[in-house]
Amino acid sequence: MSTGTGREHETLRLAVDLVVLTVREHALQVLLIHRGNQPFLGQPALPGGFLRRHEDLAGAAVRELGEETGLDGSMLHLEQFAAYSDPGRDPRGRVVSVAHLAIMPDLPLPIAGSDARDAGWLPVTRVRGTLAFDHDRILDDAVEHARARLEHTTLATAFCAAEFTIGDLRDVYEVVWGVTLDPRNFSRKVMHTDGFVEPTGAKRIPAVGRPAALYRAGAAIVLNPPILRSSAT
Amino acid sequence: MSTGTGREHETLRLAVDLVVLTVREHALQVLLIHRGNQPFLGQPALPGGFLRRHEDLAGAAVRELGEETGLDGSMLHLEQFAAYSDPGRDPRGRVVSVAHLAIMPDLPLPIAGSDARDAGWLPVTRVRGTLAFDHDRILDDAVEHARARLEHTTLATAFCAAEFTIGDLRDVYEVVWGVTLDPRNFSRKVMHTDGFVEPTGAKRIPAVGRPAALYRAGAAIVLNPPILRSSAT
DNA sequence: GCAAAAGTGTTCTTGGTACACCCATGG
DNA sequence: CCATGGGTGTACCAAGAACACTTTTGC
Repeated sequence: MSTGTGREHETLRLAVDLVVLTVREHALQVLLIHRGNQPFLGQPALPGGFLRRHEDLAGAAVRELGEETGLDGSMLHLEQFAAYSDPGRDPRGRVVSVAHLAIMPDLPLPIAGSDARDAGWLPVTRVRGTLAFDHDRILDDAVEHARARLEHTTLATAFCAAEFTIGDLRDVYEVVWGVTLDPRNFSRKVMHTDGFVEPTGAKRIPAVGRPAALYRAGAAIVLNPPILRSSAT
Repeated sequence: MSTGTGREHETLRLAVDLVVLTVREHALQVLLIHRGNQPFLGQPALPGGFLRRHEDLAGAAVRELGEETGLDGSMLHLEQFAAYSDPGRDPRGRVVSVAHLAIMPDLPLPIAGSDARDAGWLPVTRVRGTLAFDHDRILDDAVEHARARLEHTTLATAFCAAEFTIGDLRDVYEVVWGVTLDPRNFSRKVMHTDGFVEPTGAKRIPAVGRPAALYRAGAAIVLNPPILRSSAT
């Protein structure tokens, strides 16, 4: 961190890109905008934008999410997972982007800001190969990152509403991993992991079937023991 | 990635910082330089520097490593693990840094370049709290990242020379995790994991004791099954 | 009572741990 | 033949997988 060479780097701009994931209609879906400018006019792209002078990366991510989609980013799970720095990745000039993974429960999109009109959810399996810039690659990396995180952290609760059933949580694992899990063994695994979920005492009565106990996210962040993907049936 | 606001971001500079780790003298050691300029003059710091116009992050990391320490970065394991963007992290102005973890075998430092004179290895346990900028935090994050990587990837082989014994590999785990492992169970775990190591056929004759078979790194990158830290005695 | 989903108990299997034991070398 | 570290066999134990079975509701 000593030898900067003046004009060598002044034209570089730093961006954040957001991969906002949720589970909707039993599918893993990603929040995309449609580009209103060249390049890639009209193509779907990840929300994102440039870092401002007094902002850190997380701040920029939350701000851009609000501006482009109308979502309140202060409540969602947000973590950076990679930086993309290929000099040719943006035809407008040199842009390095720090990509962030954001996880949300399935909430209606508040069609608020002007930019937000073109924001919407799409299943990740349907958008592969269609995104602007290098966003296909970023999306792939994000999904793999999320899959790995489910094994070792309580990230799955970030996909759920404030109160959820063990079945809801299992759906998250099944949809994100693309597997089916044994409901009975999954139940026990979750409830025997300290701090993963805590009971609220309430129950949810479904249209048909036995009511399920409701839980909220526990205090734990890392799962010990982990819930490994090889546990799949 | 749409709303840049002109002068809002022109003064931002993008840096790479390197946390180069090795196992030396049965301790986890980090490669540090001594700063030759203000701020933090004379204090130890991580090697690093600013991204240039036609360079990607990995390229900048390798170049800076060569300039500041004389090491050939083309051979070592290199991966980015976090970006640091606190607006106040560098007193000289706005600098966002993408931190990289680099892993090397225990090789002599080629005291080559002019800047390299002050580069040297220090045990990570001895430098906590002494580094310039936010490099203490970056070092902590890097070490934790490396510890986690040992569980799930073949990163440990990057700490070893081209040919190594199972005992060498076990030393890496013991030193990085700060535990002791059962040599016999460790042996089996490594050799039953496809692609972790492959035998060279040669043996290393120690000063005393039975000769150990030599291995080189295998083709695998992810460990299946993982070698979990809870496996410690 | 029947369908559907939640949740429990139990067996089987697998992978980890501990450790007795044998192997190969130099002194 | 002893010290030292490399490596195998095996008994034990805990966690996961598979699955029969019970519970709780709406219709």
